[in-house]
This record gives sequence, structure tokens and C-alpha cells, in this order.
Amino acid sequence: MRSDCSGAGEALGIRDPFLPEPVAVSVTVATWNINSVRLRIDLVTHFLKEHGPDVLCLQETKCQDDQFPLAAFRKAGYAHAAIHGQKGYHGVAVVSRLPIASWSAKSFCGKTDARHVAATLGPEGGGVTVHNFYVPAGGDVPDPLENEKFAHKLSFLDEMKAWGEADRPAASKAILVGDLNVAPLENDVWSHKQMLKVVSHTPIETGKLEAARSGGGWVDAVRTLKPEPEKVYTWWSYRAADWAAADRGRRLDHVWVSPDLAGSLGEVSILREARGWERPSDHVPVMLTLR
DNA sequence: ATGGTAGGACACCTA
Repeated sequence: MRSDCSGAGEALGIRDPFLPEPVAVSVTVATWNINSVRLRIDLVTHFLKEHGPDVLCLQETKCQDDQFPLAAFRKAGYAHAAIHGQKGYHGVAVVSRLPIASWSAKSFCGKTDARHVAATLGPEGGGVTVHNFYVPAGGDVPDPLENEKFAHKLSFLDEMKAWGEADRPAASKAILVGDLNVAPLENDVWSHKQMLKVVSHTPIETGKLEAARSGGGWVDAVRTLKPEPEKVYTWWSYRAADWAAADRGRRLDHVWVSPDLAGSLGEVSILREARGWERPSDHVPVMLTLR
């Protein structure tokens, strides 16, 4: 962003031609499990208009790539997209108003599930790579022998850790966001004690998520800016009679940054009010600004 | 101890 004051050098238009082009002074990234992007496209464009993140990462888009509502995003000013969807389930996408230089998608656990997509921004976005994840929810029974969905979740977390250690995605200018379906800390749930045997907060899951984060060298941006013991939630069940009154939330949605970006953390914002919108997702947007 | 809601595809799965 240019300043309005006219310093001598600027007024004369002097720039060192050997310096790289200036990059954006700030980038805001948002993550939101939208639970069907086609059903809730009007909520998404409302959010983009009101909050204007540079990049929005979506999970549970629940549509094939040719059904993704690209035109609505383009109309809202988000002309760039990396989409990785599948029929009916899962599905992730990165939409951006800044150009995307390249993108890719990884498969995990030998499945074709669309649970990861990565986009690298061009110079306008500082060349940052954004990894967008949708970790398996894991079913209801927290026993990998009885419940294959829980076994899949644990394997997925192990593979995230191995990927972080082998490929070193956090080596420079990287952000990892998404619905990781684990609330790792005591104050990431409404009752630590009552949640210890509930999928999303069992010790085996929280241990594996922490191992994936620290093993990859990632910094938990949200907890850096909102440290414990503050309660932080990003999801409230559809099954509560009154979600706001009960307030039995969980912090399932995360924003991690590579260590070289940790000094640039600006602010984090969790849009709790979005849970009260008409026909809401059960997750709300989480936004991080890097300066 | 139990059941409570939501979305997508297609007769039940996932969350």
C-alpha cells in the first residue's frame, strides 16, 4: 500500500531497478468449513464483501470441480482459484483475489478423498504457499480397532507429520489452515474433562495433531495471539437446541504458519456471529492477517 | 443414558 505523503525520492519516481518489486504489506487468509459451497454461496460472498480476506480456504465444498460456483467468486473479486473437489463428500478449495502462481493437491492414506490443496501466491501475495486441509472427522467411537473411520483419522494425522518432516513445507513462507477436526488444548473445548473420551479431543488425537504441528515446525498462529486459558471455539454442533446459550464449542479449525512468518503475525479474528446466520455452516470463518 | 441436526445422493452415507 502506497503512502499519501510525497517524500522526495517518491516524488521524483526514483526506484533502485535492482530491488525486487514491492510485495503487499499485508496478506489476510481465511479458512472456513462451509458444508456445501453451492448451498451457502450467498453466505460466502456476503462474508467476502464484509471482511475482504485476500485468500479464502474452504473445506467440505461437497461438489465436483465443474460444479464449483466460480462465477460467483469472480463476480465478488476472487478471480483465482485452486479447487480439488469430489462428488458428495469432502472437497477443498483456495480462492484468491491475488494471483495464484501454482497449485497442487496431495492424496493421503492411499485414498482419492479430496482433503488437501495447496496454492502458491504470486509476488503480490509475497510468494506465500497456503496448504488447505480437511482432516477426517473420525466417526463416533474413539477406538481404531472398532471404528475404521477413527483408524483413518489417526493414519491421516501420522501421514501429515511424516509429510511435514520429509517435505519440510514449513521451511519458508508457508501457511497451513483448515478443518483439522481436533481440538488440541484444554481450552479448545467447553469441558476438557467431559471431552476426553469424545472424538476430536481424545489424548491420542491431540497427541498426534501436536506431533504433526511441532514435527513439521509449524507455529499455531491462533494460540500465539489468543493464548490459553482463553476459550476459543470455531465450531458448534447443529444438534444443540440453542448453540449460543449452551456454547459447547470446539476449536477444530486452525491456522499454522512457518517460523519465518511468526514475526509477522498481525491479528486473528474468529467470526462467531456467522454461526447465527440464516442456514449456517456449523463452522465459522477464522482469519489471520500477516504484516 | 439418550438423542438431538444437517447435506448430498439415492437409498444411506458422512459429519
